[in-house]
Parts: sequence; C-alpha cells; structure tokens
Amino acid sequence: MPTTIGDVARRAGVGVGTVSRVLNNQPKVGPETRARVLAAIAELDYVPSATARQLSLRRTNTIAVASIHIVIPSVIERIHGIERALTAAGLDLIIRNVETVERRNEAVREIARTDRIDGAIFISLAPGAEELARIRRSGLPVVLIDAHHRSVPRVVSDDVEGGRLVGRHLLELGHTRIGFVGDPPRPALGVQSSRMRLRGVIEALQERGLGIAPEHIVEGEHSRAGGQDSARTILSRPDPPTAIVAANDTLAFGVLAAARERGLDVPRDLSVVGYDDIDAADLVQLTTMHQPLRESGTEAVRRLLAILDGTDNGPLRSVLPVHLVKRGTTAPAPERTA
Amino acid sequence: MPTTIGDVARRAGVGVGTVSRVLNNQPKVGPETRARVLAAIAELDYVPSATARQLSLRRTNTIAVASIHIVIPSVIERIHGIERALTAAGLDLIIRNVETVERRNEAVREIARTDRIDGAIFISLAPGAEELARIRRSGLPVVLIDAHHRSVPRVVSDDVEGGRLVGRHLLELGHTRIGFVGDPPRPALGVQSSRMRLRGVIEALQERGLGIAPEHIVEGEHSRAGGQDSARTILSRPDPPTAIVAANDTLAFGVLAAARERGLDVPRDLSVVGYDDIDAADLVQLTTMHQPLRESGTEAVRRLLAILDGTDNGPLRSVLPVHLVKRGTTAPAPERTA
DNA sequence: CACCAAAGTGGAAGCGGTTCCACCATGTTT
DNA sequence: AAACATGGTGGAACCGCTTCCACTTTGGTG
Repeated sequence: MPTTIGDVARRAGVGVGTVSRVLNNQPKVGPETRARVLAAIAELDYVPSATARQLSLRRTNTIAVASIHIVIPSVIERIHGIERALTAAGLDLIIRNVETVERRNEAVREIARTDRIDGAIFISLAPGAEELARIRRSGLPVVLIDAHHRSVPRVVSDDVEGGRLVGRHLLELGHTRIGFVGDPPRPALGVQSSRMRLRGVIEALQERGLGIAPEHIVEGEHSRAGGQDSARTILSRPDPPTAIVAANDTLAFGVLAAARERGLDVPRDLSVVGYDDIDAADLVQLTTMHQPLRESGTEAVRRLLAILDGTDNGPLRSVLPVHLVKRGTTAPAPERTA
Repeated sequence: MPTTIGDVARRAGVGVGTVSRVLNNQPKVGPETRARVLAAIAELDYVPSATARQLSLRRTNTIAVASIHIVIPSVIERIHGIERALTAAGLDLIIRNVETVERRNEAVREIARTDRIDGAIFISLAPGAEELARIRRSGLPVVLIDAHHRSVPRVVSDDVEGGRLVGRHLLELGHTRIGFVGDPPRPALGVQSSRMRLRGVIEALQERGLGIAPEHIVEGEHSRAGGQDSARTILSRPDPPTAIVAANDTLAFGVLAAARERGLDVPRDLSVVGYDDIDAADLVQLTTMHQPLRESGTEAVRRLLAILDGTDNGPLRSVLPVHLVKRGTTAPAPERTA
C-alpha cells in the first residue's frame, strides 16, 4: 500500500536505479532527471523503506544499549550522553534493561543474534565469556562503560584515583577512622568500580601509614535502603568511624539517613562523601566525586563509531577524569572524646 | 557470510519453506523432518535475520518512545514502566529525546516515516497538527502519556483532582494564602498538567470561598533553578503566601532552596508540596502527590498492544489515580503576625 | 570521419525471510 | 478398485531497496 521506489520511478518516467541514485545523492544523475525524480518523490510523499534498505545494505543505523537498572541516576546520565551523540550522528538507539545475570546473558545473546543493530554499548555490565564469544563470532562491535573486560574497548573513570582523592580530602580534615559503604561485589557482571574506589581510599590512607578497619567496610544492595543498612552496621560498631565514604551517591543518601536516625549531625559528628555527583547530590549538599557521566556516553559512542568506520586506534581503555566537589557533608573530624 | 535459511535447508535436506515452518512453529511438518531441521539449526548455530523477517512480514516488533528531556525523573520512571512491559511482550524499544518543538516535529516526522516501528508512545509531548496528520496517513498507532489531544488515545493522571487534594490538604492545615510554582505553559507541546494542577488547587480554594492571588502564581523553567527563581519572586512579594504548591517535585526542590535562602524554616514558616513523588522526594521528606508513573508506562503499552491487536475498546483517555503522600514539608499555617 | 572515453540510464539480481500453490504419498471412503 | 481427502513437502514469487552490468548518448580526439 505505501508507495515504493517503483512507484516513484514510474511517475518520474525513469528506472528504479536512477531513483535510488537520487535518494542516495549519488553523482551520476543528470540534473534534469534528478529534478524530475525529486518532484515525483514530493508529489507522492514517498519515504524509502528503512527495512528494505537495511536488508540490502546490511546496515541498520541502530545501536543497542544494555544497562543495569535504567533508573539508576548515573546510568540515566550516561544514556543521555549516548542519546545525544547518536542523534547527532543520525543513528537510532534501542534500549534494554538488565537486572540479573541471567537476564544479561539473555539480552547479550539476543543482541548478538539479530542483525538488527550495528553495535552495542553496555553500561555497568560486561558480557560473560560465552556471550562474549558469541558477540565476537557475530562481529558486532561493542564498547563497555563502567565495566571491565581485558579485551573489550571500554570507557571508565579513574576510580582508584577518585577514591584516593576522597581519602586525601578526609585525611586533610583530620579524619583517621574512615568507613566505606559499597556495592555488592558482582564479579559476574564485570563491574568493579566500587572495589576500585575502595582501593583508592585505602591507598590514600596507606600513604599516611593508616588503614581501614575491615569491620568498617560493608557492601550491600545498591539503593538508598541498602546504604542505610550498611551505614547502620558500621555506626553500631564500637569506636565507629568519623567519616564514611560511599561508593556512589545513592548509597551516600542512605548513609545520611542512617546518621540522622542515630541522631548524628552531618558533618559535625560524621562526614559523608559520595561518588558520581548526580543531580540530587546538590539537593542535599552532598560532598562527592564528580565524574563526567554524560561524557562517558558520548565517548563510548565516539569509540563505537570509530570502530564501525575502521578508524579506531585508541587504547582499549579510555579513562575519564574525576574531581572532588566539596559541599556540606564533610567537615573537620570531631575531637576524640573517648 | 552468516548462515541463512537456505544453508539450513540444504543441511537438513529439505526445502526452505519447511525450515520456515519449523522456525515459526507451524503445524504441517512431520515430526521426523522437524527434528532434522532443528538439528541443522543447532549445528549451524543459525539465527534468522530479523530484517528479512521484517521486510517479509511488514512488522518490526519494535516500538518507539519520544519524550521530552529523558533525564527528568518522572519521565524516566515512565520509560521504565514501558521498558518492562515491552520486554515482557518481546518487543524492542527505541528511544528518542526531544527538547524543542522543532526537534519534536522532526522526530515525529521521522517516526511516521520509517517502516521501522509498529507503534509509538509520546511522553509529555503531543504531536502537532501536521505531524499528526502524517502519522494518521501512515497508519501508525500512537499513545500519549501526560499529554492531550482530542483524538489520540492517552494515559494521564487526574491532575485536577490531584491539585484539588493538595489544596484541601493545605486548607486543612489552615493555610489560606497559597502560592503556585508551575512549568511554563507549552501549548505547542500539548502538555497541560501544570495548568490542570493549578486549576485543581484553585477549585479547592473556591470551595471555601477563597482564591489565589495572581502575583502568587509564577511559571518558569522546569528545573530546580527555575523553581528557585519562581519561588524567590513569590516570596519577595509583600504579604507572601504561607504555602507553595509546585507543579512537580523538581520545582518543589527549587522552592525549598529559595526558602532556605531567605532563612525560612520549612515547614514552620512555609509549607511546600510537590507533585509526582519521584524517588528524591523521599530523600528530602517532601510532601507530594503520588502518581503511578511506572504504571503509566505499562498502561500505555497495554493500550498500544491492544490497538495493534485490533482489540482496543477502551476510552480514548485512561486516567490513573493519585494520592497525597504527607511527609515533612507541610505543617499548620503559622500564626498571622502582621 | 571513425573511434573512444565519459556521463547517464534501465533493469536484473540479490539481500533473507514468508507464503502460496502445486504436488506427492498415504489412508479412507464408496 | 477408483475417487478423494489429508498431511507433508519443495520451491517460486514476493517484500522494497541497492548495485552491478550492459547499453546509449554525447563530446572529444587522431
């Protein structure tokens, strides 16, 4: 029912090849013929079938993004960056939300299977060995964001350095007993940022000959409630820390809630530092590490397009810079009362 | 290079038609033949081409979502609901971010143009007349969320009722001078929720013979900063209101910031009510209207699928319920000091 | 003036599926 | 035993585009 290239050709009194050439701005068409074809296109309100085009060209002009839980604020910012970059490049974006390892495998398999996309970006999520092999076999280019895999191009922020900066900031304020609230380790998903940030904090402490007590490190669910639980545990230890570092802002909000619950004044009694600098961090005046989330998305797209063009020559690992944003939740350590 | 249905047919010693029948679980295939085909598929690790399938079937199993500014928290929740419902139905989701009217037209045109999708959902965004005509012509089913158009199926929450409930809540607390911070009116985008909520508040006041002073109504940019600006304006009037209603939580956060800035204690000196009950509302203990955001997404998908099935018989307008969540930013009106 | 390169052009083949139609065995009915 | 459903099956045609190849025209060139 919809008009096809043949209808246009007939109307313009030319062959389909010529119409196709006009559509694709190819040179070898006489100016007068081109005008006639364009007129026919306009008259018929013709639009080429993207599907037929795909089949013929073996290109879809679409890329897929798979990410853990798309409602996580940092994930959203990254997707936003991706969306911008793709739109600018005239590509479509298909999105898939992944919440468990099984669903990840399923999603990856599906992504590798269809010829529906030209490339894929994984956010905070790395494909498993078998899935990766599948992808390799299909030749689909892939870029990871905030995830690690030895042999896959990826965009990450310098988590260890970020942790280090957080640690130094707290040391400067006189804190020596520092706690850490992190995400659950999920080696299966290939995401290590929480652990890397912890490592940075530890390194900063070690520079001063200090350490972090194992009972002051708790890893729990990535949610406000999870952060609150973890902080509760830490704060109920004898001799609790005077500062808590959270692996991300969402957890930090939970830490703030736990502090409030215990009647601790932030930052007088307890300093809290987050990570990511999401929008809401400003809302509660949270001191946090800023990382360029949106840029991580655009950078991933840049890499992906370069791979598609065959012009990619960057390092496997692009590292984005971070910087500390000092707000209202950190202050000098309280005098030791005990 | 990838294996095709022909490869499978050859390997299994059958015709392509038979392989196709097996792939689509059609009945008329002998059990022994079916087994042989399945074996061949497994051996070759064959996956049918989605594109070829699309071309032949004239169905894409993909739907598009166009929304204003995808980083708005309420929009994200809606998308989340859509994503869930689509994944459950085995459909793909393509996303397009729209920020201006021009970009909207462009996006709509593109959506209506390609044969790449089976349907579309618009969030807080209605197509313009010309674009709508285009969509109609293309026969593409469309559902709107949080947007209005006489003749397009849509999912909205009962904004007037929500506003009314907010108004009554404040009246019960003894507030009589109430301010309103809203989104800019954008008739071109077909989004009226801010105005509808305002209308509800006004209706509640009228029930008591009260009104809302025009200088206590300010509409500004949909952002924290915008809300802050608007609230500043209102609070600097002589005889400012004792309560401010914001058309959404993001604006309410701005109102809170403006109050803090002026040294007003919330809720002692000023009550603040938001709308949406986004995640961060809980974080700052904001009293707000809850509306089922995620459900709005699933409902929109349900409608869209029904239209695609030809089984849709619902009203053009699905209205979702709202309810007030009382938290810490509303309290009895202060004694009149003047 | 014959010859040839270059610019334009038409249309068949191919992309990888689905489906319809023709056809072949069977088993069942008269 | 002839007539005939019926379950299986192969394969051509088709979906709507791109591209390659063959062909015609035109304007130089020797």
